[in-house]
Amino acid sequence: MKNKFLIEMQSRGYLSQCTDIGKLSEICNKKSISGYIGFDCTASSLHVGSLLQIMIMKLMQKYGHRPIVLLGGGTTLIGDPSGKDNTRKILNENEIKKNIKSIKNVFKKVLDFSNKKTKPLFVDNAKWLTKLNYIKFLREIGSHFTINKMLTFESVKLRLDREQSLSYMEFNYMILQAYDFYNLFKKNNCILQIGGSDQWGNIINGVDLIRRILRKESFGLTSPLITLASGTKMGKTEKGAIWLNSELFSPYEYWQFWRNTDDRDVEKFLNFFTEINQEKIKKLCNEEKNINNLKILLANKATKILHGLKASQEAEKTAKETFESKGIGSNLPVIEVRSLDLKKGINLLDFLSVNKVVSSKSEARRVIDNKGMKINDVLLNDYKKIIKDNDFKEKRLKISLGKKKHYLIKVI
RNA sequence: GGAGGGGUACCAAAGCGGUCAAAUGGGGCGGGCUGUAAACCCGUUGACUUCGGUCUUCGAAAGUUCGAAUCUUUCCCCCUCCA
Repeated sequence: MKNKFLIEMQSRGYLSQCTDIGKLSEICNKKSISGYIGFDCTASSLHVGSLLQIMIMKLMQKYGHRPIVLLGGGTTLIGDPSGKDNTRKILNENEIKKNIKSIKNVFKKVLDFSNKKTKPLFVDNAKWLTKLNYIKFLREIGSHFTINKMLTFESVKLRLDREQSLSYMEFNYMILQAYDFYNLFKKNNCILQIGGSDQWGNIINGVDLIRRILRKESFGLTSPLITLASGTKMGKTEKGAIWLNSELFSPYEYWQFWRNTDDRDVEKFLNFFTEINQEKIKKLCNEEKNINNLKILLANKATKILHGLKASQEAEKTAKETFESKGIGSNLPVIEVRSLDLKKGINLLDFLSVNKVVSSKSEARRVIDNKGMKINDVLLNDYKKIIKDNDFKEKRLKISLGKKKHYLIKVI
């Protein structure tokens, strides 16, 4: 393997499996290629779990290749059974369309659109999948798949072994994904599909299909499943996913997410989620005595990639103000109150639940009982607290929930 | 189509007439320790509350009972074995 792109893929840890790395390397050396990654559109935003794939696209661009972003408007109608215990909720077309629109924003921010040659191409597989004719499809595509083989795929086996049902609809997912690849190969000269390691089976199907029908070679490549030091899946805390869209997860929260990385994951993440030169990463990790500085670096760089330099700097500044000097960070989430309401006095519990700081008043009471609520850094004991004018300092009031969540209340 | 097993809170899983807002574990949240880390320890984990209680929740509906997650009936869903 001599191709620079693939070498960096490997050394950054993006590479898990490839159908034929030698040959792919040869081709990449000779010319610029197009490769696609498919994204699921079940939510209005992707979360950090998909970030690695996006970083791979950036890397493709760096080496002059063109990424194709496939937003699975069609396949999301079916639902990928890979890695899922249960059939997921089926969305309707309108929801999916909205999701696609919203998800696109992330790519627009992260990827480079200035270079014509590597400018990403957006495609939505609903465009071709929804138009398929069933009988024709079965004859042309379905005939190339055997049930015998399909049953051996991990995603299917897993479901069956665990005695969980797998609907016929979901069972077809892999064929549709294979068809996507075939379609992109034919129409866009896309010779590579990249995905997470759970996509290996689906990707192989596409490669096989292209070989069978067109007698041409295509390539599949997977990235490893990111495992955290704690053993949990990345970005999948049950309660709060780490969303990439800023409406769902603010730049400051995003920065905090990286700042709170487990010590043991820092070096890995620097390689995965920043574009810092690898030699430099190694050097930094060896030389830096205070790992917290590396976490800050990680947070800065990762936030910059997604939200831009300015947002990243603001987040860092706010973090400094809030954590280091215990002041009031200017970039904290702001909740506004009307001075008229303030004169009457605002019931804190109502205020907290109305503004979604907590999910219910009971929860707010609980947090206060557990000594988790502070107003301007003063521990609050009384949950019957009424907020009044004199709680404010210079028209501002900081409410802290636990050590890490802070809100700024402003009078308007 | 036949026989059997099952659906309990965010998840897993106990409970099988009152003492059940429901054991236990995981997860979440808060506190302690610390470095905004990990590990560990403690607390907490349906909603509302004038902190006395009140209201809703054990697949759905109806019923038996003073009283049901627990018993009965019907319905829905899932699984296993046989055909």
